[in-house]
Amino acid sequence: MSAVEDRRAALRETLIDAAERRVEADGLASIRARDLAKEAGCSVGAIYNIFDDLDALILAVNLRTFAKMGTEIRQAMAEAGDVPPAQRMIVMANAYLDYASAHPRRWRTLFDFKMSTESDVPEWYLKALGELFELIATPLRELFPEAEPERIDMLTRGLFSSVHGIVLLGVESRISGVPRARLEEMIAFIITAASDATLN
Amino acid sequence: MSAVEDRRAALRETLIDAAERRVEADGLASIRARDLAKEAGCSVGAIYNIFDDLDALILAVNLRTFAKMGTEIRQAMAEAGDVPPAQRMIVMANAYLDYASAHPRRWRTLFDFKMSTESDVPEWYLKALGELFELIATPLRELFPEAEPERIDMLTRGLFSSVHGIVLLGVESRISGVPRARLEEMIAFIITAASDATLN
DNA sequence: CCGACGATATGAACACAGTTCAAAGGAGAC
DNA sequence: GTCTCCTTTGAACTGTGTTCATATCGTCGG
Repeated sequence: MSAVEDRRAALRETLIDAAERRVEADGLASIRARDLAKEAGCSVGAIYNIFDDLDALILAVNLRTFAKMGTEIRQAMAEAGDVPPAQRMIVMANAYLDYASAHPRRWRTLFDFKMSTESDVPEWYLKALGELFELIATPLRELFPEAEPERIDMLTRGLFSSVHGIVLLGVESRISGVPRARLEEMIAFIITAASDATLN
Repeated sequence: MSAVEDRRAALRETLIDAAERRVEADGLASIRARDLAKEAGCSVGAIYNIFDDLDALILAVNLRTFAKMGTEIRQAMAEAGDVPPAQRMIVMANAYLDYASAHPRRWRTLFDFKMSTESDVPEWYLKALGELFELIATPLRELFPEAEPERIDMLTRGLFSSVHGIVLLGVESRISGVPRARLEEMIAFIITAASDATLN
């Protein structure tokens, strides 16, 4: 733990903080090496001493976003207390919607970010997504105790994707004006419909 | 219809053709003014005589994509013949999935394109989306003849968003390996569940 | 304390985008 | 033929991310 490492670790945090603020305020496009360096009080080159490139920095911001979103979702579920599985999924989905509409630019950045070479999706990204999926799989297993794991996985991804799609539509087109209540209705409808379905 | 106008119209087509080929082959990022000019056999400046900026050109490509996708979806529905409404929606959704997986980069470009100033979403964009929605609303009205228009609208957007989300997940993560059959299963499940649901 | 050397940080310079605009080119009128 | 006005051109400008020769710093032997 040399002084050098400390300094670098501190700068690393400072840079992520600055990038986070910028993403929150103005979105991914406002991340510029020179501005970031100025805001963090370092040289442009310093950024590249710490991160391979700006994408790596954005990935770091996204990691934080994932963590915060996960925390909020878990908290919402905890607050909801002991409710039936379908209801629990609705609470989760609404928490997801809440996060996305409270931090639209941050949330967009999660997905805007181009997985440049499609092969090298960082494994922590998949891990974070996996944890999110597990939150959905649990109530699904309660709802469909007979279903084999593959089936549960399919349902999990399908429901996540569906809710994600609805949130996407909602966040994109704040202007096109789908009111918040409608989005919650859609979510509740889809989840309820899925929960009430009989597996073939 | 002067010679100038003819020339410009021809170049316009040539440019959109070139951009289309590039999007199809390498995605949005491969649209570069200089390359495009070379491919179309014109100067860089000429592009700006015809389009306000490259975004306008990409929008023109997207318009074509919308049209082609619409055609394929309608065709799939025509081929399916006279089937019950839920089945019709499944055919439609699968045609959507087909298009997206056959032309992933083109399809991505539809959504990657940043509506720069979020207010000025071109009205034809909304119109094209509206037509797509109408295709969904029709079977929904058959399924739920009692539902008021607002309700139908909500269901339409919700289902479209859900299917879109599933397709998005599928196309994004060709690598993460959700097999095609699974995606079709998810789609069928969601649509069937929604169709069988009772509106509160 | 000094000096020297390897590690580290710096920011000017580079590569490469989109976009502009002064200048060249060309079509038509007389 | 030449004058005028519109069109077209591509070098130049702006603004990115990224690099790398150079300067600076920290450490340690003398």
